[in-house]
Amino acid sequence: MVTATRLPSNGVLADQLDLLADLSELLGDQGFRVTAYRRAATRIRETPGSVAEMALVGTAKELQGIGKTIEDKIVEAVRDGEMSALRKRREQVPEGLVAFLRLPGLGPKTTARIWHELGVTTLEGLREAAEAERLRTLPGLGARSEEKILEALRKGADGGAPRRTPLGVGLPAVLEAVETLRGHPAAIRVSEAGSVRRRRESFRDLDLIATATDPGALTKAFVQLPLVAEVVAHGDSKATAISGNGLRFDLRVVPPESFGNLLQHFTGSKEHNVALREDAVRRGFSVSEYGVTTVDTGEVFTTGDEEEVYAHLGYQFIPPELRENTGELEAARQGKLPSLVELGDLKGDLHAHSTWSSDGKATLEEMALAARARGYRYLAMTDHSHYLRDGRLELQAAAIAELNGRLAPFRVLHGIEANIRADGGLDVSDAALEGLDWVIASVHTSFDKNPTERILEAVENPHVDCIGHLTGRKLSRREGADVDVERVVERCLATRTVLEIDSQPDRLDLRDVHARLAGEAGLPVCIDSDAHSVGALDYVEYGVAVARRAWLTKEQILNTRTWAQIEKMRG
DNA sequence: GCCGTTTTCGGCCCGACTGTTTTCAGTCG
Repeated sequence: MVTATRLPSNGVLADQLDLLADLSELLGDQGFRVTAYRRAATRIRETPGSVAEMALVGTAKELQGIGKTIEDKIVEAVRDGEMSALRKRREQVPEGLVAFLRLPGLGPKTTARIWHELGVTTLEGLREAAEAERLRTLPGLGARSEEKILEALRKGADGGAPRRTPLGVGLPAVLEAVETLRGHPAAIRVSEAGSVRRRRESFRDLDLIATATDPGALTKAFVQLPLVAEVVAHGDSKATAISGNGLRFDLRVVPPESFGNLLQHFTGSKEHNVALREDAVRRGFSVSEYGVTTVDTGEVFTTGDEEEVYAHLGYQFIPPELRENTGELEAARQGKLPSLVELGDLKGDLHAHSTWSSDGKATLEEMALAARARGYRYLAMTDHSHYLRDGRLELQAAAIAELNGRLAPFRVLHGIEANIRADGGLDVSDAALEGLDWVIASVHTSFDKNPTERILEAVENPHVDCIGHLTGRKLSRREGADVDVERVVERCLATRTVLEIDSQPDRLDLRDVHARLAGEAGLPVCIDSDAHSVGALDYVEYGVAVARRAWLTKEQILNTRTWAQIEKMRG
């Protein structure tokens, strides 16, 4: 039996297919085959379980975009480390050429011509050819093209392409901008769009879309927002601005009669829109940002309401969070979309810290009062185990009991966040854990040291109720541990242990695809703030976004229940 | 190379922009 850890990861498989696509394109392969490789790569990246494992048992081809041929290629990659088609094409294409494709404006056609007709195969050679004005000898390339290539080379490959920023950095700013613009007298409708509307965990820029009685007045108000530090472009219907903290905002003002079509288009994702349009073509429609055309009659349907775009095409309304072409179109066609969990469904929070942890900013009482003010019925105080030794755990228990005496019926649960040590053991004794209401076990160190085995050991501990921030990732700072999520979910189900979506903006861990995997397996998930201060209780907004992107309903979220219901579930 | 509420063959999203061109190919999102 081959163990899962030896198989190529989904990322490795996807990278191979993307490279295969690049090389095939440079060799002039048929475009649709190239598209198929890229689609398969995207699909594999977004699949939570091991696609290599699926290919070995012949179920990878059940994934949308993967057929028999690509499944065979994946099996080859498992067996030989690399797909044979990839090896073959590597031999035919000079290694340096793929880097050309990363330069803005240079695509496969132009690159192939530079290669074949000028014999240029490295970035350095490309720079020399541009400086010697040899590129302009090719038909279709001129002086301006040489300039652009030189400029791109100076910036370096991918130069100037903004890096992805975590959702938590941009969402408050974009929502504030939306609110402010909505209050402007010229505004009719204003919405965020793009990946931030889908609540993707990170973004490149922040899109806003609006209708107005006076578009010029609204774009002017936009570039004068207090958060704007630099105006990149400013016209009547479009403006781009950079905020003080470097975020890029794009506003488009569009005609009211097609606001719905445009909002749908600019919300994306690209993959969702492409699939939607392909499906529409099969049904005799042509969809663009300007309207839905019935091909037979030429009749164009435009609408101010996005819901009507979906209705016109025969779909249930698809919440933005689901628009990633991962099954939402089929489900919406059949009217089987899940009713997604909402912020207001949460009845409590099962992961929070107080001043009993040295990094906590608020007292137990301050945290409890803030939770109660949010409308919660309970709050689990789960301070770090490290600070609760030498009798302090008992002292904290007494403090919580006293608090509960005053705050009832609100309930402060006495919990702990125990550390999963490098050897897999917990840093708290079973005896100490036994008296607690809620035990979270989390990995905080040695992320690369057998993370799956250590987590599984914690899962098997009968006192552990929840595994905290499963992979330990920090967005844009640290990759998460390479945890075998399927195995963890399987053992969690068997031991009635739950997984949390840690809502800290730089964690969001479980991430969306992992949370979806858990949900599909039937494992309850909790949405926790992991708050270290009163204000951080609000972070659950991000956790709810992750849960929605994971297709999770209220029923699948543990803390949409009362504490009594949770205790009953745990048996 | 994938896929099917017209199809197992013959299709495969749509439009804007750019640079080079007198009508378009390539690239991008």
